[in-house]
Amino acid sequence: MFRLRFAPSPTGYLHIGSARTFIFNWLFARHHGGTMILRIDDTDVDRNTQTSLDSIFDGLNWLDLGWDEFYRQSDRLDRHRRAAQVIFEKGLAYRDFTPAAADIEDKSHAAGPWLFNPGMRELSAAESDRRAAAGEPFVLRFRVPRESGRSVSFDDAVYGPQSKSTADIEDFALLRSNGMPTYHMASCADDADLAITHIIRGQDHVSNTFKHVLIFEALGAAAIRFAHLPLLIAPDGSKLSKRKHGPVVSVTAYRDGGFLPHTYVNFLCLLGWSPKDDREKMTRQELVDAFTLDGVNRSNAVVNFSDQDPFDPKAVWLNSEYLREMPIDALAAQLLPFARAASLDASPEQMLRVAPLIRERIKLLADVSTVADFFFVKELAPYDPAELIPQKGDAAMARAALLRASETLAAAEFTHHGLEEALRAAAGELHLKAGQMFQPIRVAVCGRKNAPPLFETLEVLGRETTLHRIRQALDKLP
RNA sequence: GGCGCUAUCGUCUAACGGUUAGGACGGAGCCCUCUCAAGGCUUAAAUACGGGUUCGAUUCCCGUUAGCGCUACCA
Repeated sequence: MFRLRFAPSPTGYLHIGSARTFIFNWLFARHHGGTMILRIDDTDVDRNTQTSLDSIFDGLNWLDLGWDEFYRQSDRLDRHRRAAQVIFEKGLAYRDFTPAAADIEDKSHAAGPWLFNPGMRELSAAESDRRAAAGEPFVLRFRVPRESGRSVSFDDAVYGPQSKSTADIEDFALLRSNGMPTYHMASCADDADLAITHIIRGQDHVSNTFKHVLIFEALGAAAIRFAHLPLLIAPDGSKLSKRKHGPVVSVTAYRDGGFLPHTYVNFLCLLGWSPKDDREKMTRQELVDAFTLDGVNRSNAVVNFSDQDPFDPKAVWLNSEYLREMPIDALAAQLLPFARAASLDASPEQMLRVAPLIRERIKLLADVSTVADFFFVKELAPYDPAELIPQKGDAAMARAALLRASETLAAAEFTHHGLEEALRAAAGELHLKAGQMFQPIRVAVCGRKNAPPLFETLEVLGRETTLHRIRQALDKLP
């Protein structure tokens, strides 16, 4: 039985790359009928915040994939310390009494790599015990077996065989001087304890993995399979950061921008993975069925956003595809909060009638505010009266069309068929082309040239509003 | 600096060593049409560079270049 985990640390918002890591873990677990575990890696007490914990849950809940088991590392600190103690007792770790402030200088910009602090590895057990007993603070470091000249290796499910000489691995910390476990210690102790079988995480962890293999060995843990994922990067090749690239790097920005959760999941799957058969738009079940680690790519993928377009065009396209196949009542329900957020006074009943008219004209749920606003406002925003003038026409033509429309619409049956018949006949009598007749009416009732088809629009708007707006338009005309 | 990873259209990607290097998004054009969309059709656009290996390299090897990651008592 496979056991997967996603282990974010609550030190920031839920990043788009983390979301993809979660999704790939989830997909892999579901594909194999395994267990998905959510573990909050909150060992860095100074940097943890409730806000970021909330952001993680907000994001994950929105994705709507769920998980099977939940843990928090802060509840398991004693286990981590016990594991560190086991390693220490085996002689595979040692106390380093070097003050924290000192190493910063030594390590940065050094000619070669920093491997360990001088004099600490070879401290005798008696001396080490004496200083510890005297209350001198220390860091517990892993004693990387460098003397044997061996190397550490593992077989990555994505990148293939990986190996690193122990001569290039520093004596990393297991326990901080305040007694708190480090990420390496806590993560490995929990992975072993929770019987994780596969660790799927970002490629930025490959060099950590050598250290982790060492810890698992020291712990006598069962073998764990590793799979590293290519990173998600910005169009300029740099890594995605909120400071540099804005809110688009966080999952909630997509939610707030009006993406459907599944769009986001589907889109993220396409970054760094492919089913190899040209399919792109896939249902959740299709993704579960198709997902394999073999399909994971090795090179970093660009999330293609820009200042003009905060969202990747492919994600936007996918969203419009999913929007278009949604049942109207579901779509209307999703649209409602976005309309209200834009302070449009929309009732569920109205939205139900408007939704079919805008379904093929919106790409994001939030577009409702710019595409359907005129259905919900009492008074139209001011518009340029020149818009009322049809192609190859003049103000007089617009006036004639609107005047005639008023008369016609006062009597016409307000159904698609009735409206079309009446207005086309009116156009014929005025010797106007259909477009020349319809444009002034469209602008009069919508306040702009580009809008949903006229008859359906009038039908939803109703006779009263339609006539009122046409009267207003006539007043605007010179 | 050290260690490691990566390199196919603008972007995401496909291609047992043999293809006119395929698909998608986005772009351009045409058609449809009451506007806008949607839809249909067409089109431009890529194997980073240099060496090998091979009858034959996008594919395998080496080098160069570029990008990225790691190099904490962060995760």
